[in-house]
Amino acid sequence: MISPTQFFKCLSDETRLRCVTLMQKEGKLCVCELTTALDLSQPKISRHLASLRQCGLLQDSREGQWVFYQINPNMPDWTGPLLKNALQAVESTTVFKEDLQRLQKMENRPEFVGCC
Amino acid sequence: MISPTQFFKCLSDETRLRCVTLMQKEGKLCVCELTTALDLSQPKISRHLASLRQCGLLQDSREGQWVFYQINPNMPDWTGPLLKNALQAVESTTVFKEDLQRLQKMENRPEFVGCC
DNA sequence: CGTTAATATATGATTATACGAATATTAATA
DNA sequence: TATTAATATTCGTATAATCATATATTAACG
Repeated sequence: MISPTQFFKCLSDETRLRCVTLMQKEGKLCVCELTTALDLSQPKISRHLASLRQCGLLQDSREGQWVFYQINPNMPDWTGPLLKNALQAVESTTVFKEDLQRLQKMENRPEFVGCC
Repeated sequence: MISPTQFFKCLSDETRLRCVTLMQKEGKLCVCELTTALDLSQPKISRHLASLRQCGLLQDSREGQWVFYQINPNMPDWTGPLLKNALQAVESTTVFKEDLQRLQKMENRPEFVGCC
């Protein structure tokens, strides 16, 4: 189970915080969406997502060629309010607004269709 | 002004998180109280307090031979809920309960008397 | 003054993080 | 099967964080 210290370490890197915040707001996102939204290299995004998954903060689910990430719904209770407040703290920043814009402008976004 | 990333970095180290949580709960504390409560070396505590002060998270006030630290009351609004939730997340842990016990058992605790 | 208690800082070693670049893996599709 | 798109990982390196130890500073007090 993730510790408070470890939880804050997850959010202490700008790339990771932007990814988590985007997923908090938008739900499931795949690596290429995050790469586009944050305008960063694919290996960089992928490495941070892997570390967040190892901490248990994220879940991944492969959907054909895409791998979707989302906030792990089975996190301990105390993380819920913290994530909500983190989102509120971040979403008003310029950087995050730009992330969101790039994501919304992105063409050919893969859709998560689940098991149908 | 402190950024969300920087704020989380402050809380991402166990020593710092324990200090901040104790001050959140107990108000002003001096270095020797924190050293006793956390059972760690004085230079280690002092260095972490200095870094928290540099980030703006803490304020210090010298009172004779003692230096008291407290959560900076002039932090940006978005930090309030996060600090409150952090406290709630930490105070149930074994480590923090022990910190609190050592603090309460401490003899000859200096009292902050302010300007009188 | 000289001493002592409280706190801060410097130093050097160690460890951890983050990165770009290159490469590997996986799955879809021609 | 060959190729391509999406994602993951490895490697070497650079930077930052943390630590223990030693020492400096500051204030109180005899």
